[in-house]
Amino acid sequence: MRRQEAEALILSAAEKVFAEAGFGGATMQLIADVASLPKANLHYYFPTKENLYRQVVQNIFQIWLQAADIFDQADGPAEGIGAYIDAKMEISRRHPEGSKVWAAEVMHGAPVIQDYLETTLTDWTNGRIAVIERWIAEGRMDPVDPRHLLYMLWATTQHYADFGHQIETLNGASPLTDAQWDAAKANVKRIILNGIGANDLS
Amino acid sequence: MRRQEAEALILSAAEKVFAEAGFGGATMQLIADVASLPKANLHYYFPTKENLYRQVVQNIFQIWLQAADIFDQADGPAEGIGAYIDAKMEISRRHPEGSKVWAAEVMHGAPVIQDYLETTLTDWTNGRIAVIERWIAEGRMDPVDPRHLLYMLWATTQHYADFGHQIETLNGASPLTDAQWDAAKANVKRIILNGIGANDLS
DNA sequence: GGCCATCCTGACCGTATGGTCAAGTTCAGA
DNA sequence: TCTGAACTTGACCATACGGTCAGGATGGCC
Repeated sequence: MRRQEAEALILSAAEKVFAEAGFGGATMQLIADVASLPKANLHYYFPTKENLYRQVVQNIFQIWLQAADIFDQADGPAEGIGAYIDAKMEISRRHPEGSKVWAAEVMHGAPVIQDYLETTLTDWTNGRIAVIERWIAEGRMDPVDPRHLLYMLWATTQHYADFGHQIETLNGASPLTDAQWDAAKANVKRIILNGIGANDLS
Repeated sequence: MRRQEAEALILSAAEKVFAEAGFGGATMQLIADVASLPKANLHYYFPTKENLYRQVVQNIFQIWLQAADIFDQADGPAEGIGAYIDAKMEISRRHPEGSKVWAAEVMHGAPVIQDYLETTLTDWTNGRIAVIERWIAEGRMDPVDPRHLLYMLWATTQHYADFGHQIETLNGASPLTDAQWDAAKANVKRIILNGIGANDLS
């Protein structure tokens, strides 16, 4: 197997196991089983458990950041924030494991990616705040606190991944259907866009 | 030491350690150190680590449910949902560890409290949905999907506890001040209540 | 075929962890 | 003061875990 394939296979298995069991609860043996590889083989590609974990988290952060591009390409709050919500909801749907690993990492004080929070995430956040403040100054949305608006966007969209099990249970133990996902997206967009006075009409 | 005091002391230490390290990452030795008790003493009151964890999670669920009472005592959406947001934000502020333990438990598939999700939480949710549907029928708020509205309330309020570390980092590595907490509450209430057409005016 | 770098893996090791236990200590009540 | 139930704890044990390693397999290239 080529190095690239092997690493991708291991990273995928690791993401799943870390999401389900947490860093402490995950074992290299279990990750190896999920990847159908001997445990020693994992240590050939990733020297330590922590190193493997670090790469999983970094991969997630990249996906996370990509969704941000949409924000900038829009020329107004209804379009920009609406598209951002769509993108993040789609990530919650397609990469729930990654979202969970990220959530657990942050919940435990971000021991591994604290530097990302302080640099990349801080810069990204400040950039978006500037955009939102411009929209507010232009009278295209209500004067809400941009920072708390961003927190609300993150919280609401990631909730569908991080608390997916709870939502599924409350949905009669069935995963959300396509229609239900659409309804979720529509409701989130409707309430938030309406809540900040950024309807398509404005 | 009386049984009650000892158990409360251990539960408090356990909540802290489980929140910071997760179930797998927490060790009985560390919990014992935080509680300033010998490890063997923990096993006198709580036979196993899993048993101790279970009780921690159950305690959190109780606090969680208490905040729900406010919902019912209100006679309209602006008052009811507003008070519920206040109550849950206050819980995020006062019991962030508990919120984190709960989040981790659900994220990992609720291995310990699945039965609570299926019984108590399902009943509670259905009850609140009925209330919201009545408000909608009475024209006191927009016809949003009550289920997704509840998810949004949970997500937004609990985010301030679960992702408190991220928020603190983005706040210049400082905990939110009293004024900032008030601003957070006000923003959440404003956007959501406005978003569902439940202003005080209506 | 011969060579070499890369890849693979069963067997092994030191350590840390959850849990046990037997020998104490404390203290309320008779 | 005596008794016994509740509580405390240092020492100990079996297990499971992360990580190592030496020897072997593979495959591209001359």
